[in-house]
Amino acid sequence: MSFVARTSWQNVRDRVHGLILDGTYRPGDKLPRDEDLAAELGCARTTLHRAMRALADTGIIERRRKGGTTVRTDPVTRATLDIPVTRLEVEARGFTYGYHLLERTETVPPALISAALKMLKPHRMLRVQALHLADGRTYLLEDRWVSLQTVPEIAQVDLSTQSANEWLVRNRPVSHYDIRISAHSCDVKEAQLIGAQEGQAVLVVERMTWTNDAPITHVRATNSPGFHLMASSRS
Amino acid sequence: MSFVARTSWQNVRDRVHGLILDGTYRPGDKLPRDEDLAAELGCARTTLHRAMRALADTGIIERRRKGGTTVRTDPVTRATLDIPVTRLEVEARGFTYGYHLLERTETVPPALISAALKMLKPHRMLRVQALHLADGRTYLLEDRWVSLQTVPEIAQVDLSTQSANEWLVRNRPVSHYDIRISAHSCDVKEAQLIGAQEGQAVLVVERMTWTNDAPITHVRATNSPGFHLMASSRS
DNA sequence: TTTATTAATATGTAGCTACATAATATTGTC
DNA sequence: GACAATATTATGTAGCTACATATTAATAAA
Repeated sequence: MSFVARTSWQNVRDRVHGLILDGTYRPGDKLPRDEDLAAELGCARTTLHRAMRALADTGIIERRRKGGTTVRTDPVTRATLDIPVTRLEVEARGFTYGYHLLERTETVPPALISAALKMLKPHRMLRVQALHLADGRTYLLEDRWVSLQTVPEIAQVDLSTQSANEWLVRNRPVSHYDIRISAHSCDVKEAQLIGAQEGQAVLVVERMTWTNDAPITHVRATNSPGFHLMASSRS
Repeated sequence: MSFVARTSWQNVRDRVHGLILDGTYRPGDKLPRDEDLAAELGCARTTLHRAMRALADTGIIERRRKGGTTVRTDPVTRATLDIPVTRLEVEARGFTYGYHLLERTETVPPALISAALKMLKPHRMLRVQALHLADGRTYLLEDRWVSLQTVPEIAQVDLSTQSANEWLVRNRPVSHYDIRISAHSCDVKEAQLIGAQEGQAVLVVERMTWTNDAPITHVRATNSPGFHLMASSRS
């Protein structure tokens, strides 16, 4: 914003953003058409287009063919959330990563799981419950369901030493996913596992992944108390 | 992914993504250089570049000048989180929106707030505590601090009928922001305000906004029980 | 006045050339 | 062999032309 970007299109983007920030163009206002604005700012329409698309992506402006470009009146706070692989996250914080398998079963999942994965008809899945450790202390409790129909090979994988996620990311790349973030009061068992008090609030992150509409996995990650997620505006 | 995109660059993006999904290129593998891959897929380098940049943005591949393009081995789950203005969110769910001011004071904020806003030296701020209602029932408890140095005019605004956010979005566009998501066990007072049991887990979303490094506001939104955030992979 | 058709227009995309930039490879020197 | 200088190379950007597409605006038909 205040600094001068190296490349031209970023420079143009910041200048247009600046015109919005300083009130030259206010929420609801219409911006000049690309060709005119480009001439005004001394760049090609291509370059301005690149800049405008970036601003549209971050939710600052809205562009419509023929309708032109307007400053959004309902600026959604569009943040980018990066959820890394747990092992890397733990190691990045300078801890030694550990993994401990709690239970492994094969059964038909409850309706809540099959519905979340948009499964047409429920089928047998592999359920894996495990702990992720940081310097020996519980970092995260994982409750995972893996589709034995989409990923039959997982049944033969040894999950006592490595997380199912580690195997999945290199063998079943996902095409798309959903994430659900909620708060949860942990019960006696969970409290004991993640080192919390009974009833203490913890952040729960659920993730559903698919490969071409075929369900891969549903993971429910119960974080230890005090854990929080950070997100920020895209540059 | 499985569907055919209308535009060429989206089509190319999906085809390259497909080569990763079907295992032609696996995590850690190097993709052909743009020129060759473009020739192989029958498009211009410009078009392939557009497609590759999209894949790089979503965290699927990694591109480095001279170094080439590689499939990421540590695929971060990069999700887009849209946090709308509360009033619009409530109305979108078909409820009647209501707003109720609880308290309004002017004071120097605690260190936690000024630190979160990266304030060099603490200065007086306007504190506003208010309730957002959906069909008369509490939807969200807001605890906001607004910088009287960056936004002195806010002192004259009537905040008994409209949310401070409504005024801010049209008068002080933000240049960047941070978001913090955590779980919280609500105390007696909070429980009573948002209609929860004491100690019940609720999702807390904190947001810090700036305009050119000058702090605008710090909001702590305590959601009612059961509230959750949804995010998903970028198309 | 209403409705269907047609024209006008702003943004979106495809491909081109040319050059910039950041890394990596190579070469030369000590 | 170690290190600095130089060449090479893959991606990144700027600008161009031409055309596509979605919508609005204008016009004609009912």
